[in-house]
Amino acid sequence: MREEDSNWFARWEEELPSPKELTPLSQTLITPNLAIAFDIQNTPNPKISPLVHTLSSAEFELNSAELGGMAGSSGVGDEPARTQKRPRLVWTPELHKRFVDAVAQLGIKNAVPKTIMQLMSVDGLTRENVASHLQKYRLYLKRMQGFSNSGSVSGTGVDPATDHLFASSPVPAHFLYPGRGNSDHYMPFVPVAAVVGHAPQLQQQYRHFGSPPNGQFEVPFLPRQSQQPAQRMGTSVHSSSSHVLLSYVEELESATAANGRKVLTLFPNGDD
DNA sequence: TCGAAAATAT
DNA sequence: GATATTTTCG
Repeated sequence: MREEDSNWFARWEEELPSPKELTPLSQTLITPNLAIAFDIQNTPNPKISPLVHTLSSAEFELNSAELGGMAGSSGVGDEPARTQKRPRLVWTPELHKRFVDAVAQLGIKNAVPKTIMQLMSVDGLTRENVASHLQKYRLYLKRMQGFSNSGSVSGTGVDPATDHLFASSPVPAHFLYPGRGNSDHYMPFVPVAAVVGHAPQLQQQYRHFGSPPNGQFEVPFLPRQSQQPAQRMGTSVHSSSSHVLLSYVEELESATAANGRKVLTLFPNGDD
């Protein structure tokens, strides 16, 4: 709890409940290296400014160094950057939203780490990351169920300060009540099956971007070779509006940096 | 692979 | 000290 938190609290609420609602789409986490490579390290975009500020109120600097590991460039077929110490993943409201979105589409039943992860299509996200988050999210949901309430803002003490993040994203109704009959999900569209029922091994979808910094890269680094990105059928769900960058942020705060502490921070890039 | 608990880190 | 995220274990 430092100054950073203070800022967070001060603003997180402002940008949380996005009127955009849940939009199933894919985001991309770009490492600083990539960002730099693409010349998009610092998006002067006013829109994202707030968030960026929030996240790195203290100070965030793109650490291009260190990236050597993953920025191997060798690209295809390499799976080294694995045992490496991954920086702690910071679940931003945006990221969490992706998560909730995925879970919603999959339905609580099929919402397992692996599937969720795949659906999210967030480069750099690991199954464990999701699993961990899911675990916590479930607990959150249980709590919510505890006091059957509107679940919305107007609730009477429905937003424990302990669930800032989770509160940032609206919880699909079906998530809350165990009410059976329809424990599944019902969406107007989006045949998730297609997306989920493929590519058994989506392992590391790391670094290396085969596409030049030219133009735009909606879903640049995704599945490994052979796996074509989009396989949605019928109505596509791509809204292609919110890009996300994942960068390594160095903690300047702790002076006792015995080990370079890096934190993965996700911040939206582009417009939405 | 999933999920819960224990361990760490911040 | 509490919380967030990771790691370990069944």
